[in-house]
Amino acid sequence: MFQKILIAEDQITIPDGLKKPLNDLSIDNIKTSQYCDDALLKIKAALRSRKPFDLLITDLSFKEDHRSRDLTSGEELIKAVKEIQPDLKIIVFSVEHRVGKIKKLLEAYHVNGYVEKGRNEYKMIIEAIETVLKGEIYCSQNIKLLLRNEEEISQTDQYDELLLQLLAKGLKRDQIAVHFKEKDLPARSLSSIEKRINKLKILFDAQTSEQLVAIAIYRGLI
Amino acid sequence: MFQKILIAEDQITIPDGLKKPLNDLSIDNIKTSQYCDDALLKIKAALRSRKPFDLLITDLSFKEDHRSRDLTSGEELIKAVKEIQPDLKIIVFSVEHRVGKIKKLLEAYHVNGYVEKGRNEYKMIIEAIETVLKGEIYCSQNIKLLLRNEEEISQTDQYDELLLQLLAKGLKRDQIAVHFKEKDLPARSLSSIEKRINKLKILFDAQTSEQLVAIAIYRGLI
DNA sequence: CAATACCTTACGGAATTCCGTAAACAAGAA
DNA sequence: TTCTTGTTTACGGAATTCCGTAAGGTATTG
Repeated sequence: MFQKILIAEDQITIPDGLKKPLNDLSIDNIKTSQYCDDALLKIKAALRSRKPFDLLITDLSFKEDHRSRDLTSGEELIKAVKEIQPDLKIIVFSVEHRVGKIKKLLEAYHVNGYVEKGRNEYKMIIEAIETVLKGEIYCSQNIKLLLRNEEEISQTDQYDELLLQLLAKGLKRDQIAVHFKEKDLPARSLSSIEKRINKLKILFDAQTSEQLVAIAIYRGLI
Repeated sequence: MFQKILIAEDQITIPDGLKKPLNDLSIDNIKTSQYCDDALLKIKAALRSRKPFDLLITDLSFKEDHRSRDLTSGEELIKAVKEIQPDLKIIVFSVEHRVGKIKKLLEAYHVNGYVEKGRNEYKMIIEAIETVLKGEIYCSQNIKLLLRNEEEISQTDQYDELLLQLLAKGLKRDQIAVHFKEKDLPARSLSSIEKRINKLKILFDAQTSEQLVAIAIYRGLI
């Protein structure tokens, strides 16, 4: 079983409620942190003193504060952690349900588990810990389903993502073309930009470009 | 002090963590519910048996489930509760930070307090309960600030909201005009619709209608 | 009643977006 | 090389959006 775990979570009720079920798994060395920066510091310190954490459970969103921070989200924390301790197992525990975001966590950051906050969170956290312990990836059933559905649709690459972001930022088609030229990206002509937007509209079944942007936001693509 | 309170919250860790501070306020009769429907039933039952709740603490978002439900969100729960027991004090406890949504809760549904989940949630819940007990409205400091900033901008009425919703749903300008005609709403001509959209773009400093929709979503207006 | 202000609508031209077609180009296969 | 295949770009006309101006309507005020 995991020996030393860190819970990064700004909602104080969460680690409070989590302690009992974790103790039941005979995990006793539980540290908590309400700030991303602080969590990273604790991980660094543990590493230096040769008593590293072997599991990190982290939320994604942390409320802002008077304190100045370097890291502002769980995503940044995960990225930073992977750089200093790549073998640390990470389970994300969040209300995030937008498939695009979760997909990114699993594929780009290689987190070991994703548990959605809600009804069965105790049970799912336990399952997740046991699964990750076996070296497997944990993902709650409904997320798995969503991810499978997403597969078909989401061939949207990083260029499409950028395009959608620029649309949402208020750039006109020709301005997007200029932007693509400046960044030396492929398919940079006005005509190609138009075609791409059109393809995305078909892909996401959007009638107008306004709806396309709305869908992209709701799906967590941008 | 409040005698009998109900916590509606699908994250099981929350009421677990909340019980201790509530007991410190000598609130002992605490019921919990993981479903909106169930919460409403409990409130109805308590009312019938002449032992009504005098405080409801509720989240806004509830995860979906296999169970079929009538009520699916805290907002609907609040609306339903206000109909059967208008004097029940309500404190909303949520991660929602989009001012538009919070504004609506306070102004349209007259909830008695809003506490944002996060760092100081224990303290803020306590403060909220004490404030509401005095018959006042509680709202955390940062939300108050946000609301004040919002005041200047948000003269957007329900028609503007509908218009933005229709834009996000993929209707073209002339289709929106038709829709407004069908619903017998004022300023229903294509020209008026265009003018309204233009005014909204100026109001929200959007360069394109795509950006306008994005801003509306991010602000929680739609 | 007239005068004014305000809201709504109509209209028209410019700008932009939409959408199909075709040319130009690049990469791989025969 | 030549042929195919697929991608990128150019182009042009239709549709839509954008934006200013003016006309019509309604309510308010003096």
